[in-house]
Amino acid sequence: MAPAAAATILHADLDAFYASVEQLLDPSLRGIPISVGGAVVLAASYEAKAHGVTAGMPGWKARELCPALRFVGGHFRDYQRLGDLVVAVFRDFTPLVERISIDEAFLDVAGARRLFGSPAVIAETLRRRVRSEIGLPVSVGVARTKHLAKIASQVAKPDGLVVVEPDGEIAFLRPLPIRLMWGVGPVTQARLLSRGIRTIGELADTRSSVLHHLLGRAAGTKLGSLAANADPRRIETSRRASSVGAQSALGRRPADVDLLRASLGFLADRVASRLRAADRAGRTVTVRVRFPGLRSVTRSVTLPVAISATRTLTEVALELAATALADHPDEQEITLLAISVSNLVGEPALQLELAFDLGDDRLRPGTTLGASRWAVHRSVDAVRSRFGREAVSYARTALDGQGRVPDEFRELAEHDPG
DNA sequence: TCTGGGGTCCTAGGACCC
DNA sequence: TCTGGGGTCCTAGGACCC
Repeated sequence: MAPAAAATILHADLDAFYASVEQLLDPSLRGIPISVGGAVVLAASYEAKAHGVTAGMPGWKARELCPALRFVGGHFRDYQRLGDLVVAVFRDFTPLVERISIDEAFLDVAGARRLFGSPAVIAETLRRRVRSEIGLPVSVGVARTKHLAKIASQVAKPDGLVVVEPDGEIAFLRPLPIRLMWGVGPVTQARLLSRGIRTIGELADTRSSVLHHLLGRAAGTKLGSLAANADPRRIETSRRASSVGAQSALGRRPADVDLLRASLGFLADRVASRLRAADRAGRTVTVRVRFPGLRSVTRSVTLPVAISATRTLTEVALELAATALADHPDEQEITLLAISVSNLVGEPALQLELAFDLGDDRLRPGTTLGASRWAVHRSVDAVRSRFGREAVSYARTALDGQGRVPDEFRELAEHDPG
């Protein structure tokens, strides 16, 4: 049934990216187990992975598994710089590059074959160039669809190339563990395992009614069709974010007003300035509060108009956080605060926000306080872009001993590939 | 001694409209 | 005059991705 298309989609994935960069920058780190990040492992070198250390693991657990583990500080600006250099190499082969994170991209090289050779040849050339010109190992999967290419690059790791020809797809997929599929995380994996489903082949053989019952309608349908090897997604060279957010882990702190004001002010400032920089604004504000034990709750509100002003966002966020805390009177401490703005509109209709203000606890149209606020924020943004973020800081947002995470890391995580 | 910061998508129930 | 179906939006929570 599937149209006889050629395998022209590449998925390129830099191996243990942050750790590889550290080993590139400091030769004394090569060949030894290292972790980037201390409290949480952001990336582990392959020498560390051999001991079972994985990204996302708490630092103390990683040390337990690998006592010789070296913890190294992150050179976040270098990650961004080198990641950009790698993508520039990709663009030498085709403009059809979809960057999905700092260290990962899809390419469609269908139109590049006459110039550069078969997709397999292109993949080898690309790997060689990234290695020789930048110094980093990259694994590549080549296949007819994005899903297959992504799985192929996982199989290729570390530092390898796997090509899946169209007539070999089923044989390639069937024996692989379900965990390699896009969308199968720990929970889904456990649910499927409980039914004895271990491989993609076994998943493909499972009746769709069983999958719906096990995973819900959409997830069941999606996984079923992926396992059956149907994936219509195309390369998207640009995509606009549909939400903008920021969060801060706090350790265990009493949930008092000062902490809320300082933290939410800081977060609202980050979110709102990013919105304004992108000429966007959003109607829905969501606040997440996390309590000890990783229990978290969210409260959200959809406003009649889209906002992008720091003060307005701060006040809405404070209201929402207060609601969340009021609903959980037994919780004395919080461990994280987050703000997210969604329901975004492009070119924000500024006049609307100008005619809009937050009263004591109720939204009320009719005042123009927003106008001066907006003007203030605009000039603050301008000063910062010229002199750097530290040049101006909102009185309320000067955090005491907080904001542990460097701004460079936050910016890296935004992964806005221009 | 339960961990970072940035996202996407889905579900389920309820409100509301036609 | 308590009965139908469909659609959209909103809210809270959860799984998953890098």
